[in-house]
Amino acid sequence: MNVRRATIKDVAEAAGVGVATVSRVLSGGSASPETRERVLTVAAQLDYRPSALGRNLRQRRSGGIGLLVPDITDSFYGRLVDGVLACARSAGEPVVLGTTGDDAEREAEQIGMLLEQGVERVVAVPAGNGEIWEPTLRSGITTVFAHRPVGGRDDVPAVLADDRAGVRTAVDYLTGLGHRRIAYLGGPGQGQRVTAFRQSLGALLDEELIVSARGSRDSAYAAAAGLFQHRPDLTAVLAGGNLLGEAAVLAARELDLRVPRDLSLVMFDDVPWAELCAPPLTVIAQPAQDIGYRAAELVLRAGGRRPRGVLLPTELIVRGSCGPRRTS
Amino acid sequence: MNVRRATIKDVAEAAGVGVATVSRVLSGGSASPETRERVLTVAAQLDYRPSALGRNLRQRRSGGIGLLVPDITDSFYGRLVDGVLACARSAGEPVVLGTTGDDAEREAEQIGMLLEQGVERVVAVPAGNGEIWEPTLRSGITTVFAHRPVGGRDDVPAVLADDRAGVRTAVDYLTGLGHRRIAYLGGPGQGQRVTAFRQSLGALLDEELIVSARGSRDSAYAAAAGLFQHRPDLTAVLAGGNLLGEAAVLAARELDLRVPRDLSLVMFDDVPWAELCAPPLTVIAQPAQDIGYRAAELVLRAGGRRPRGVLLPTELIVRGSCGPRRTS
DNA sequence: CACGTTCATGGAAACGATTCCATCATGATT
DNA sequence: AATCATGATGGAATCGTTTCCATGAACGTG
Repeated sequence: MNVRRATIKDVAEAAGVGVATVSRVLSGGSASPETRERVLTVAAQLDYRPSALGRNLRQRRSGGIGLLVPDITDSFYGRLVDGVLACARSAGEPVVLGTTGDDAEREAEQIGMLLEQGVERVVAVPAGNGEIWEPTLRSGITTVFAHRPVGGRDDVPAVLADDRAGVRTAVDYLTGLGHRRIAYLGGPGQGQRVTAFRQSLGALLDEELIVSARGSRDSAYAAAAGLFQHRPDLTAVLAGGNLLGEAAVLAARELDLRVPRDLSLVMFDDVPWAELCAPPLTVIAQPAQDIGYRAAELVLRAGGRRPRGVLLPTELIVRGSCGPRRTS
Repeated sequence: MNVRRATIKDVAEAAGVGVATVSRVLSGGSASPETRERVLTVAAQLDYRPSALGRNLRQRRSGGIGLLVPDITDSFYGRLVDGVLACARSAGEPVVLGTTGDDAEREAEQIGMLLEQGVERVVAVPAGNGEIWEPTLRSGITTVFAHRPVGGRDDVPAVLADDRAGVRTAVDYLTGLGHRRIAYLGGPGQGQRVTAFRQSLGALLDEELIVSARGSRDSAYAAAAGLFQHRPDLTAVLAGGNLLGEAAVLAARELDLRVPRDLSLVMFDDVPWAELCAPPLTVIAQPAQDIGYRAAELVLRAGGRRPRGVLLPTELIVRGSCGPRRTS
């Protein structure tokens, strides 16, 4: 029933060579043409596949790449993960996935597990701050941040969407429609966006219109409903993610705010259902999959050299959730 | 910069005992109380964490669990993966994720990689058929199928939603509304559902109204649009997944079919946006996360014993996408 | 012809854990 | 008092690979 896999020793014996030679042939070292051919033939016959276990132990690292995202249920992270998987697959590397729930403690726990596994390359959407990442980074793990930077760690490469430009575009679009009271409905780790929001609004800024939810759907809904009830004078909302956007639509509907007549809505992240929504949602599209792919690329190609980060463009896609300010 | 982690040998020396004792203490073997305490103290001081690399090699297996899904971008699989991760986390096991794109060849490739990694436990949403899984299963890998069974492999436990009941409920609901020409818009690997669909419809069955798409969005849209154009006489559709449902809504909209006036729509899988859609979609909810969690549980608790599969209930959630048959 | 260089090759030592087995002390039983 | 069972303990083997190093052959050059 349980057949033992062939080991390098089996191949060596069958080919009449030493194990060292087999290893060299298989990893592209020098060997005479005839030896090489014989080894390859035998290896194919025995259906030999080198065990990652032995290799990993010897080189004290597991080839795989670790991937940490807040919530795999969120479509954005789903696409990001997909990008990482695509790149890893083309490199033949396994991916170990963990979720952090945007919780620093849980993140640390996951990192601990990855370390235990000997994972030396990590792509992460960071939840914790610079101090929390400090020990990880100095433990020799090659890290690339995706989607968010970690404050104060400019030495770690990050693959980001151009949030600043995205926010500015959205805000300009809304102000262009005549809106003056514009709210930002944010999630965890969106410091960049909030800053950009403040700058873009300039004199129109109203700190009370900047609210922040935790990662969950419930929290997002509570934040949106609270905002709308507390400040019925606002006429436009920028939702910082598809969960927040979903919550905004739901809360608006619940409070009988019609979109876009009573409330204009722009959502960060283009998701398939944005088009199905009534009305279809105007969004700032982010290349989630690319972010993942590029991050994986960076973490794999990092040959000692410290690569610079990457900034990917966003795009405002106008659909039907924004209208001119109601002048009633 | 790059600090070497403490090994079991370091702990042994620092505690003045042999490595065997350290290993025993840490894995719950017998040891005298004072020795135990000393070892634990020293281990804590050195921040020792056993390397999974060494352990894996010794026991010729990597503890982790392999997870194979068709498409991590699909919300259903996202939730399923989340369930597996939740269970794995509580067991302290890492999860290696791979996507198959519902392609048997790619699935085989991924399995090969898992095998190479020494993964001995796999949760999979299978793409290939019984023959393809044959070598994997006999190679000693503990496998649990999720979401779909593999035809002819009743010996492998599977965690499934009760598709049969779900289909029957939906069909009964639609026929109860007066519909007679009901189509099934299916995806890959939905043999069970199609069979149930045929049985539930009985005399109303029209084979031409059963169409099948491949996994992609494009393919789903093409199938839906083709179906609606080819058979304008149909009055209701059962979409076998959220991608298919999305495609059906889009295609209906494109062809100016109003839901539910011209076309009633029931979708498999309850997704957050089903409520946001216009009209809100009537769905058959599946416990995606539970499926993942239970599957992971089975694959972890499988102590030689071959556990039976699990069938989880579905639920028809009536929203606004179904109406009485138009009698114009 | 002697010598040095280059190359293919195999033996053996890691890597870090688990686990078999032998050893030794202790206490109980005859 | 002699023997035996029990339990704690450490040495050493083992897992499968990579890689260092020594060996020996082949070859070109002085």
